[in-house]
Amino acid sequence: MYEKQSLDCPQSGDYLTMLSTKSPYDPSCSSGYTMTSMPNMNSYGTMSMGSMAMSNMNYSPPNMGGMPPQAMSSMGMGMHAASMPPGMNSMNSIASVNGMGSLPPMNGMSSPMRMESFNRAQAINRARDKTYRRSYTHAKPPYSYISLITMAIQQSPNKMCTLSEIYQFIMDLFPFYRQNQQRWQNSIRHSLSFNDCFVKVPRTPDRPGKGSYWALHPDSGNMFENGCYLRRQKRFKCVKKEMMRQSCSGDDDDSCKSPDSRDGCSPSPPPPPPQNHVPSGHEIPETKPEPMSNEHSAPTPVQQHERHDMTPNIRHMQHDIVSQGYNPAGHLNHPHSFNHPFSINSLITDSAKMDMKMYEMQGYGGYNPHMALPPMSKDLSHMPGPDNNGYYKTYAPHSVGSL
DNA sequence: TAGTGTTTACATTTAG
DNA sequence: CTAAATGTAAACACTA
Repeated sequence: MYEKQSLDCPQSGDYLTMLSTKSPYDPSCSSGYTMTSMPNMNSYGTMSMGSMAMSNMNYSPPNMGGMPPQAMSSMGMGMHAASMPPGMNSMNSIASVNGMGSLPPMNGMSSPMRMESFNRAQAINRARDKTYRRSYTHAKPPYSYISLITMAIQQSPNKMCTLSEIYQFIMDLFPFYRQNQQRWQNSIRHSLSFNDCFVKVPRTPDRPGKGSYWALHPDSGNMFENGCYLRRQKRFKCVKKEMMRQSCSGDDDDSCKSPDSRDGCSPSPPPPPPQNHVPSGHEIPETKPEPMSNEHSAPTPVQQHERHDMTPNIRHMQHDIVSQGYNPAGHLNHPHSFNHPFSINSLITDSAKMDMKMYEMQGYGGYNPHMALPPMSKDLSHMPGPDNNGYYKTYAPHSVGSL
């Protein structure tokens, strides 16, 4: 029993207002919206704008209402709303720049101090938002569930989340998902199970609780290298598992139930030859992917003591995730996850940087979307952008400009 | 018992 | 147009 229309076709606004094409999700909803018809640009569409601004103009006016469409496009507003530009890599920037009324629970957001500034920022944003963006905050984000899950995982210090943390992250970030929870949460669970790019990391006895942790498969780094966070060009598949699935269809063989979750897995390109065995389906032994230069994260129990109970294979798995999946700087090492501005690699890298910056910014007493970035945030030249390398214009034809 | 995880089926949307 | 990716629903099993 769901009110289908209200979920599928939010009348209040649309993220894809800058698109001249159909909404990838709800064409019936978005096709009528154009840049010019929008009273302001405070839909989620500003996400791209805001973050691009952050990475290229050092300033991102949250209210683009007065800005003529031409100006927008000249600034890169032709970009697909679903394409997360480098600055966008910070989940913070999504929430705050767009004034969605809340900031995501970054890095666990567990300390009282953090919560305090979080709430303060929330309150400030809410008050500010009232005036001009109310009607656009509850539109469906243009991100696929896979993207949302990826975001949630990436924003966590340990690069893994429980299911409920993923739920919470999404709801904090996108008000749209505060409703019809049963529906989309089912989809989230389905996505987690169905997609090989997500791996289950069992809890350790010292971290009891319900459900496992979910992490990104180390080789899934280039899932979105086409720049389109809305839809991957190719699903990340563990071919070994795929083969298992095929060969085991209608087969009760136990070996079929323990596919390798790491080896033999590959995104689009052909996979490397299988190497090791690993417990089960999605499951990998709990590991501690190197947190990305993140001083906020306290060492976990897993970090604190060696896991001597691991089999060599399991150890290899953990080594894979930690040192192969992520380099010491916390960046994906995957050969495909080069520094494309829209790659997951970028997402991870810059997200971490931005996380920290945003926290520092919140030290001002809450993030003010109207203020210029603080000095330390201004040097974003390391972030790729249209002005830096022309990426947006020449790359990711599926996501940028061409849509 | 509620939350979590898996799986199947089918619809919709998009890329090639 | 087709295949693939994605979204949704639902049934079922498992577990804290």
